[in-house]
Amino acid sequence: MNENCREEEYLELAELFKIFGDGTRVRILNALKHREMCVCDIADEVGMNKSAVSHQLKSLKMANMVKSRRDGQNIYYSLSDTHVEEIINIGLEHIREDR
Amino acid sequence: MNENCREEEYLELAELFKIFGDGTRVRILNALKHREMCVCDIADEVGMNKSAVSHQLKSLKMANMVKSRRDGQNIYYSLSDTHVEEIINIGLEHIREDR
DNA sequence: TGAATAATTGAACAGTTATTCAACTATTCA
DNA sequence: TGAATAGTTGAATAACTGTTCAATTATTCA
Repeated sequence: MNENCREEEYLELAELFKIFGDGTRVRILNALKHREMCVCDIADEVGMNKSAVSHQLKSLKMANMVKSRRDGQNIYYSLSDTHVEEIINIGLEHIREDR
Repeated sequence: MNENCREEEYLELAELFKIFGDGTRVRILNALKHREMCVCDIADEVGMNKSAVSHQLKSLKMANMVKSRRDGQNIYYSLSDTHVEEIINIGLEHIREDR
């Protein structure tokens, strides 16, 4: 897994990382590491209104990073695969090392 | 390495990933995977002028992702640690899996 | 010294993006 | 049915970001 990107993958890769490049989204993803959560709970945890969170969840879903299921009035979000956690954890290693 | 972020780390983490969230920067990092390169060569490889590349290298350096050494008129850049490659490679796995 | 090459810098512009607000849809339950 | 709760949507705004251009610094070498 040490090869170069194919030419058309650069932009895709950048699009992927762009998603992680926002404090609100990182906090949402981090909150979802341990349990699925509905929009209200996420909004409480990250301290933003439901609309802002919903917009960001839409980005995260289009990027295949979260999945959702409806249960009555609530829509529960969770991480869609393990890469999301891996990427965040390696990022944490990187910034913690530079101290 | 499965813990949550400490509160003040969210923004740092987002700042880190923001760096990867640009096609030009990803291409630069990818080019540097295999060898150190001077600004001119990088500019040729990514098809941009030296100024644009220099601006991006500055961001990459401030984010501790590349290091540089001068040799005469040339300044050679290389990756500063292995996390950079790891992050890119996991990103590639993620996007290749979704096909 | 002075011309040539390599790289950096700062300002300006255009394009992108996150948040807010108000309006809307969907579901529950009395 | 209708009120209440949960979530989404689109438009508008403000802030941010990448690239270009022109000017500048640093180094080499004749």
